[in-house]
Amino acid sequence: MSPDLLRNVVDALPSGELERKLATGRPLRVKLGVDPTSPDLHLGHTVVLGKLREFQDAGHKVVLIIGDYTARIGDPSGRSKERPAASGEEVDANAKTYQAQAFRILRDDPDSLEVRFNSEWLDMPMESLFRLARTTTAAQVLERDDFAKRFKANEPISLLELLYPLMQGYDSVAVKADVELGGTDQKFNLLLGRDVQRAYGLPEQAVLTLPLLVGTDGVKKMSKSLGNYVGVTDPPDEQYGKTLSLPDEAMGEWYRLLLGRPPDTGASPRDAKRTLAREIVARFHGPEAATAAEAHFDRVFVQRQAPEEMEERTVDGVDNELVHLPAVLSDAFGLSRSEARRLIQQGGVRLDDEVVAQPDVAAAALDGRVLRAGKRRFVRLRLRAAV
RNA sequence: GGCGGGAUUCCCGAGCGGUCAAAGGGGACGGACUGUAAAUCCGUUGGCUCAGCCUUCGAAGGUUCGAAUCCUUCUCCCGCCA
Repeated sequence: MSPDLLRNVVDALPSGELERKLATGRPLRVKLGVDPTSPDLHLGHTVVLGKLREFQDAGHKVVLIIGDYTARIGDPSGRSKERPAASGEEVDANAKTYQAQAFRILRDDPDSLEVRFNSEWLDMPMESLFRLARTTTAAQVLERDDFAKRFKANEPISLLELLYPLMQGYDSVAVKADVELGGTDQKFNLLLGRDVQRAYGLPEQAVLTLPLLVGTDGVKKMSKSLGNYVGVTDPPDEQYGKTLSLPDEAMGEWYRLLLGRPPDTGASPRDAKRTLAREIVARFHGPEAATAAEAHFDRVFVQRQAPEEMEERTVDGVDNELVHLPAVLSDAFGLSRSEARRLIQQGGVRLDDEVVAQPDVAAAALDGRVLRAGKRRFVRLRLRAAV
C-alpha cells in the first residue's frame, strides 16, 4: 500500500485492516462525519480533512456526512440552558458554509466525493430505532472514557448522549463505509461503528484516528469554545498573528500536521514560525495575502505603528468644543463608556502616538488623527461640524 | 413515588441578615517586557450625566430600619432510594 495514507495516523484499527481493504484494489468508501453546530472550520479540522484529501488523491471516494439531524437535536450535555438545539435554518446555513470551507481542502468532484446528510436515514421510525438500540449494551457505551468519568463523578449523562455513538455508527451502516476517520477523541465512536455494522450484517469498517491539533495556547486541543483556534475563514492578519502567538514547543507539531514536514533545521524559531504563519495564510488566502499579513504584523506589532488602512469614524464638533472620548470609543469599538473610561485611566488610549490623559479633548485636535485602543484597535477620526 | 442537594456577576465558584457591585480562580482587557497577539510581572474587569447615583445574586411575592443571605409559592437542574 501507499505508506502515505498512514502518515500522521495515530491508530489504524484493527491492525492490518486498512491494508487488507486496500489490497482488494477497489476504491474504498472513506467516511467522515461532522456536526454543523458551528459554521466555521479551524485548522484542527483540516488535519482530518487533509487525510481525506490524500485518500481522494489515491483514487478512493470520500463520503462526507453532514450531521444535520444530530446537530438539530442539539448537544444534550447536561448544563441546563446554555446549548439550545440549533434551529433548522441555522443548521442548513452552517452546513452550507461548512461544505464551502471543506472544499478548500477536499476535491469537489462527484467521482471522489459524496456529501450526505444524516437526516436522510436518522429520521427513522421508532421501530428502527429499537433495532439500532438493541445492537449495543449500556455497559459498552459507558466504557467510553468521558462517560465513565462522568458516571463515576455522579455527573449527568443524558440518554440521548448515550445514543449518539449509535447514531454515528448507523451513519456507517447507511453509507456502507469501508473506512472511517476521526480525531483520536473519536476512537470509541469509530470502533462502535464496526459493531453496529456487524449487527446489520455489513462488513466492518477500518478505523483511522488522527492527532488532535493543539490550539494556539500550545496545550489544549484546538477548539472554538476554548478560543485557541485559527479559523479557516479568519482574515489573513488574524491567521498570521494567531499563528505567531503559538508557543515554540508546539511548532514542530503544527509543521508536521499542517505542512507535512518538519521546520527547516537551520531556521531560528522566530523565522520558522514566520514561515509557518505565512504558509498557513497562503493556503487559505493566497501568497499575496500572506505577504501583506506579514507586513501588517511587522508594522503594528513589531514597530508599533498604526496599520496602513483602517476604518474611519466621524465625530461631531468644532474648534475648541470638547469631545467626550469615552463616547467615541464606545461607539467605535463597542465598549461601554465605563470600560472606555477605564481604558483611558490605564493609559491604553492614544491619539496617534500620544497617550490620552483626559477623557475630554478639543474637537480641533481630533481631525485626521488615529484613535487607538490598546495594541490592536484603531480608527481614524474625521471631524464634522455639528449642525 | 419518597428523600436530599442546587440555581450567584462572561465561566467556575465563595458568601448564608448590615462592613456586598459581592472572596478566589479562569477568561478577557490595559500596561511593562519581548521575535511574538507567547511566557512573565503589574493593573482593570455591572452600568451611568462617576468623590455620587442606578441595576444585579433563577422568578414572583413577603418579613425586616436593612435581604444574595430568612419565609412562601413557582420554574428549572442534579443525586440517592424504589
